[in-house]
Amino acid sequence: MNDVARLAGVSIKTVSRVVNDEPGVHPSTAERVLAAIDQLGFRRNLSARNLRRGSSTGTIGLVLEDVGNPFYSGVTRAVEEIARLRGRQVISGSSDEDPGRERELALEFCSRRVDGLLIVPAGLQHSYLVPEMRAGTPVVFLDRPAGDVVADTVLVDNIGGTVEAVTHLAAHGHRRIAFLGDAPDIFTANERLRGYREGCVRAGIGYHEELVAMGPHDQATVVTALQRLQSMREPATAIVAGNNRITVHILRSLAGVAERPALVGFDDFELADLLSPPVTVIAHDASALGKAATDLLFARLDGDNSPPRRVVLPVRLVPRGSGEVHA
Amino acid sequence: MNDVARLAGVSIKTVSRVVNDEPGVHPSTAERVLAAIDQLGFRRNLSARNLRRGSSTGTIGLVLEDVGNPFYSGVTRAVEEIARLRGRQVISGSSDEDPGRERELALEFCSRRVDGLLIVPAGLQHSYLVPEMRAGTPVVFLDRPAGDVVADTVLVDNIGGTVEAVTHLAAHGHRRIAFLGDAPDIFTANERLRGYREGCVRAGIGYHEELVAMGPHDQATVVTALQRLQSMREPATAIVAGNNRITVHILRSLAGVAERPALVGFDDFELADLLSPPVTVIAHDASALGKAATDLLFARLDGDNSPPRRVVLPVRLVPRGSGEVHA
DNA sequence: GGCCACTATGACAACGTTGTCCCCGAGCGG
DNA sequence: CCGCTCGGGGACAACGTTGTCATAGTGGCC
Repeated sequence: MNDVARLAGVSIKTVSRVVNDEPGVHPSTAERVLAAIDQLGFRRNLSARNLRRGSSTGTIGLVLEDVGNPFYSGVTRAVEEIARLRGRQVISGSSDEDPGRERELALEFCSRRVDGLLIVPAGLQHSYLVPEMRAGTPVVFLDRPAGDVVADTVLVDNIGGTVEAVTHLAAHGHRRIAFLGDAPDIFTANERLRGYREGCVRAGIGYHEELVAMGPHDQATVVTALQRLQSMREPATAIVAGNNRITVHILRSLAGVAERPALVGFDDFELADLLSPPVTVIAHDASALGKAATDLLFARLDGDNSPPRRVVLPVRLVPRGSGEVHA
Repeated sequence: MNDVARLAGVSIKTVSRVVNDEPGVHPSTAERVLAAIDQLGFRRNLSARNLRRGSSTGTIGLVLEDVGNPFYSGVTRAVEEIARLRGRQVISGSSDEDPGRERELALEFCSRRVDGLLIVPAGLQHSYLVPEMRAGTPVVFLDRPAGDVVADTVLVDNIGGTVEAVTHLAAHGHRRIAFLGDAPDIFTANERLRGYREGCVRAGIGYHEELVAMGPHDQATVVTALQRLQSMREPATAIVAGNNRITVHILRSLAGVAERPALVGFDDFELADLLSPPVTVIAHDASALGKAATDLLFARLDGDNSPPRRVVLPVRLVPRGSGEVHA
């Protein structure tokens, strides 16, 4: 800006005025300044501007588990969309389910003075955010609740969803329904397990621990679990899968198998309808989740300081065939 | 920092020294400062720091077409990974194939003084980046080349891939091979069309314009195109799909159809192997693309100022069944 | 002609840091 | 006792902006 001012033969304040479309600059002066800007390829330094103005940095921090996972990339897309409408940029990072990494990312974003934080919690301790929140940075947790702070949270109806999955399978005659879930220290995994259990009880088929295999799961552990479930005295005839990745592992394990157990997966995924049989899922909308959380964040930025809210988004069972097969 | 200094009864410079682990602070003083930092929940303002030091902002800008697309979210993940190893944060945005939006995002990132830019070009004009590049911001284009500037570029072998697809289909006896591609003003779509044409010529089956349907495509236009291709005097017996979305549209259109044309899709996608028949694809690695581009960017940041490079990543045909069927 | 209103512009401080330079006092050798 | 060194710490400027205030010139009106 200094260089521009020198080249145009004006003070830097005048350049600032031109750059900010402030009134009170003579057209001919403005033209000279614009020419200088063009010639030098000047671009205003936003950091300096925000520093001086003490105003928003125009950024939102997004900490999620893995952008590579279609579910989270859907969330990211929705967040970006809303942020864009509100003139913000999104800085994001993947925690890979590591609480330390989550914390590192969140605090890094705070150091960058993001206007707000959206966090898919990896851990259960979030008191490290208390100073930031007290300092006025709104934080919204999504997909999972915070561990030890009270804050806005947007969840999906994990329990309702798995209850519905089990109910659906039981209605089609299944009595031996298994559950393959993620590591039980992950909130959603645990909730879904609870829903599974409640569904079993409600359906009158009882809860049998032997039918449960919690993760973390990869292709190999899923194969092992399926073998175990099928070699029992009373084999499982149906499976509820705890998330999209586990569903895919199961599908891959069952490829080419003639007698397939019925299957209902938590999380919808692309092409589920084109498999044979098409996969019945508990669907919930990644972009709805992202949108709800971002809307909530912006409400806070707009001055809403009502008590923290907990929003639970509905899920719905999409019957496609795999949950209706008989073993 | 001012507050911390006051509370600890020292000057702000001493606080700065403590925060930066600089030597020359008495342990007992440091302790007092740390206590004050803790009590106030102080967090150093990175913008101010970077402004003062005139150093890197520790950020990388990433402009892509749509984070929601699994291909690009794979790219994003890879970029994030490398950036993390080099201590950078990623700011990203989706252009939705709109050149204006691409430009807006890129320039916004420049205003934020990103250390470097990774761009999946939406348009063909990138001279707007010349001042930035001249000012020292390295820019790497990925997936598609820049329109009118010379810059580092990482591409995949679009032509080789479609040549191989056509060759593969022809080797299985197909003579009427169609091509459904994206809008021809998109570089990759055009290149793939060229590869298709060359493949046809090489296979000795000739290039017939009637067998080509360029986009933009959605489910409806794909259905129409397929109807046209199949109601010809000599119907198409095989199809090459120009990208993952078109492949999915085709699969959805063909669902339940008994006599399916053979199909080879450009871009691999999850579950392609589990469909029936499994989908033969031209595979290339999103994360390899992201990694190559980011590595190149960091090489520039490390001072490499050799002439701009163009890297072309190989693709490979993954035969799975759908490209081998006979009509 | 004197005064006022108004336009166009500039000087300067400040945002939150950090780099440079300087100062004070203690310890030590001569 | 003097001078020197060295450890600890502070004052101040500067990064690139913008907000506040001041100022010079210009034209109009009584």
